[in-house]
Amino acid sequence: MAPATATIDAFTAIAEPRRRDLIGVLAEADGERDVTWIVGELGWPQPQVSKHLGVLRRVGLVSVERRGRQRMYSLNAERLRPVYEWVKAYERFWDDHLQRVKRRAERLEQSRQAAVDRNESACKEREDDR
Amino acid sequence: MAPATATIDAFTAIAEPRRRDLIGVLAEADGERDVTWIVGELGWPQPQVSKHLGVLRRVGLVSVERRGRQRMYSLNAERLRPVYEWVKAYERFWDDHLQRVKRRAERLEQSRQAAVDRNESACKEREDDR
DNA sequence: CCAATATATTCTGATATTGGCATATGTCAA
DNA sequence: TTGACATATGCCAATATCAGAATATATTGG
Repeated sequence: MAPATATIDAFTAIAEPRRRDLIGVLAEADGERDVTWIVGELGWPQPQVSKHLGVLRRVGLVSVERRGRQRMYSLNAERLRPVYEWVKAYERFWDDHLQRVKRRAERLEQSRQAAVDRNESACKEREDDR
Repeated sequence: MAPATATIDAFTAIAEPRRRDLIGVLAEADGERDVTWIVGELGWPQPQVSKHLGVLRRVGLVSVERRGRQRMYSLNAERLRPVYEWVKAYERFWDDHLQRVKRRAERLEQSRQAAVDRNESACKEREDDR
């Protein structure tokens, strides 16, 4: 069978390095830019730029507006949010601050558990007393 | 021509939803797990699991250790960091807090510029005095 | 050594993706 | 209207990807 995705979501859209470049220049531009400007900025063949812009448009990462014979593209970076949220869930694996927090939480949990254990053995002793 | 990527980096590895699932169960497990356990957890055919694990291993997102006739896989989530860093650069596009910070910075910059302008006109007046 | 278990690899068919080139479409300006 | 400009689209060839089924490889226990 074939790849089931068909470039439908942001994850597949940003998998392509050139599309990340494209997003990058649009973010720097911080506004609308026409295709010719992007072509000049990146130095790629115009059809390639149009095609990658098409993919980004299909997943909602950019929007277009006709202006005369030009098409003004602008970034919809909010569409990157699902990617951000997904990967953020793994932040704790490298973020030192979070690791310290986690370790402290674990220590707390340990002492809590120890307290519970002490309590349990106390109960057990009382049980034994009966 | 062909796709230039060839599943070399984390971006392409996580583009596939099933591989994100795989990463998810390994993260929950928080340690080493053998293939059979993963197969049971996800309910996919074993070869498919092995193949996706192979991709993740090639990009360094998981590591393997042989243990008897089993292979223990564990997550190397730090390899997600480049993805995190890349997408984090766009956080300001949806994070309300950051947007407020940005707007405040812009206001400050405006008043600073206004002050400079006032100073410049003052200098100009002095110049005119001569 | 043999059988069972655990996992990887190979092969195949269907589909997707990308870049390059040529060309179509749409819009303005003289 | 005609021509120049801006952009999209269509087609092609090469390659990549994925799932599925079959099979190979390695390890352990008897």
